[in-house]
Amino acid sequence: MPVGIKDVARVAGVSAATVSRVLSGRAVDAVMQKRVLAAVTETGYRPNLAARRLRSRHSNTIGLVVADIRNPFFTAVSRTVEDIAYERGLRVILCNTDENPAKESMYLQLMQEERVTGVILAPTQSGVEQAARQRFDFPVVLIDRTIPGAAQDSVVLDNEAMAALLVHQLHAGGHRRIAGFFGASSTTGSERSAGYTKAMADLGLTPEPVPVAHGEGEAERAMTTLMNTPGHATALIASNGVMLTAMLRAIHALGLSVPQDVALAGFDNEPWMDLVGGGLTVIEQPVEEIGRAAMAMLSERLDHPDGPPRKMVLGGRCIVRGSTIRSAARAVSVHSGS
Amino acid sequence: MPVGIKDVARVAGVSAATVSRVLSGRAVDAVMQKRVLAAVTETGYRPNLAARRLRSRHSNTIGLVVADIRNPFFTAVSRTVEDIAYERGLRVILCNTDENPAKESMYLQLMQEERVTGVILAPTQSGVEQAARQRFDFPVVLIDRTIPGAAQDSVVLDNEAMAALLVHQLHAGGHRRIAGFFGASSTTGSERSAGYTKAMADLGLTPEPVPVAHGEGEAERAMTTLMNTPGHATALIASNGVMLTAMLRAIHALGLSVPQDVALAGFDNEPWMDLVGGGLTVIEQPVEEIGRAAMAMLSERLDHPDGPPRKMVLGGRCIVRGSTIRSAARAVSVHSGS
DNA sequence: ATTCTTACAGAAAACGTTTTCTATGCGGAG
DNA sequence: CTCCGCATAGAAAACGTTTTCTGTAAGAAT
Repeated sequence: MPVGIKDVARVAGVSAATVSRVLSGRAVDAVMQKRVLAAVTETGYRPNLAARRLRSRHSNTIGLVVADIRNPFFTAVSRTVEDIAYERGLRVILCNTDENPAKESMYLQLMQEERVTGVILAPTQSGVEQAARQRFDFPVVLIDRTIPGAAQDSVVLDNEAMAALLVHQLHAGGHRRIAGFFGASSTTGSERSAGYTKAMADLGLTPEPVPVAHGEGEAERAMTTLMNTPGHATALIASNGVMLTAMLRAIHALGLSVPQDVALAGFDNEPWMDLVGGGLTVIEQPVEEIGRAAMAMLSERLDHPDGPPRKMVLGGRCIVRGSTIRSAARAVSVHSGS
Repeated sequence: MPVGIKDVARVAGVSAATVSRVLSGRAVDAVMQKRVLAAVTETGYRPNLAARRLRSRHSNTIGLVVADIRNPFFTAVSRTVEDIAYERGLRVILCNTDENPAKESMYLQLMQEERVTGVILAPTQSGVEQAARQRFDFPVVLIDRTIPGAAQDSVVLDNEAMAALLVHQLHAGGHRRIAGFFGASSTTGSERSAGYTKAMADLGLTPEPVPVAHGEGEAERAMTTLMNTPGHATALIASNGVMLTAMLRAIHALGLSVPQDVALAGFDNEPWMDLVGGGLTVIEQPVEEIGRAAMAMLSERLDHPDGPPRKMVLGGRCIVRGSTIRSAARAVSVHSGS
């Protein structure tokens, strides 16, 4: 015995339209409002959102499509997005693409079917080309990844600059052979790789970029290969937090340690990263700010659908810790310091 | 110019009903099916899910209500649930309660309005009483937390036994003064506390349970208080992964280290936990299995709404690492040092 | 005082599907 | 050969809201 708006109307002695008006907070006579509200609590009425969406033609739902919610960067951004969304009475549909373009386009079709209000999307490497040119029925804000000339709004990190910062940090720590591991399945990886390469060149050093495919164990494999090469790099840069963790694990698995045997730095900060290897030097992304900005851009785009696409580039914070200090210096400081 | 089922019907030269039948895979003449499918691709038709849900009276949507998606345990379970759900053509609505009963009941009302197919819920301490007795319009499966005699299905860890395992592990490592930090806002915390207390008593030791409120910095605060108490415990147990991380951070902040100054063990395994403090001894929860079981129970409950509530208790894996080993030599050196 | 405007409530249409109902044609049984 | 049943497709109803349309009453302006 589901209770509908007509039941409420009957109990309150008004028309269904009036109940609807009260519930959506439009101007209604005060005494009727009282009666309707009373009838709502009396009947325990809960609106049927499917019906509401069908008739009103807006879903009050946004889509959030990311590579993998288990990546702490996406976890954090998602949480911020969800908080803001629910505050505004919006539902969130979360989807994981696993860097799979087929999944990505499937989910974007789903968004279409849900008639979502808007979508926040972290596109895959191959999906971004398509997405950036495509005209969707809903506004799309790209996060973390975009390409120049994209038709969509975007909010991204200043990847080149941040990668360069890490290079300079390692250089200041006394390192000259610095290898960089970069994800091959996102524009973010490419951009960070480019920033790294340029910074190395500027310092007169030889870049050693290593592209790493997405997938379990890929980073470990690449690491092991590199460390087994005689005369390998003395310092490493990781393209993101997941890769950084994987690389650190590989280093330990090889019986080596940071920073004594090899220096290590990367992107994304996590709560444990100051507890290991003398503390990992990382670029901390403004995750909350990214989520907030994405939601803000989505709102603005809903208000002004026809403005030119906007790109917001945010800076990160470089947290310098012990993992980038050259082993010799580090060993001395340990002996004398603590 | 939105294209509806009627447009498809017109293009295909059939009725809307026939299009609907083709799309839902019911028996239709082969030639008509061809024509409809062609018309669908030609028009680029995408069904309107709101309309479909309204008429068909099922939403193909499940709710997933957890404390905080940033807790890696919930992250992992969520991911599994979402994968299975999307495989079955179900949408997932994710909600974070922050251990706040008000938020929890608000979200459960939302589920009602969405007319969800079912809900997977990790209830708060105060919410579980209400939830366990309440009769929802949809099946509910409790995960991670429940109470005896709950009216809902549930899948939980064998918390008492696992907590006892940690106690025995520390005892075997030579520890006699073992304190336990347990979350005060979930039944899981209470159960693990109970298991800890019983195991301690069985060993003839004095339990020192410390209840910790949910919230930023609570665990650190409790840790600092404890470690500043003269003659404090030599070993610590953490109620969950988030707390374990926080406690480890507090230990480092105090300039102490694991296991030299204090032993540490806890619940939930994370990829970095073998890299710090000689490796943290933890109970690894079968996160994937939990998600899978929750979805399975939900399905079964949909098929048999009136069976008695079922409780599935899963075991965890105790991963013994260096953090629980007592080192007499180090203990002495610490004693003299501080 | 009469008409025009405004404000607000109820009636009815509309949203885009699925489902029920009705009709038609065909095959098999009597 | 006729009738009954069955399968299948179209017509129409239904899902539960919001929105548009219509009517009425009260206040303002002439």
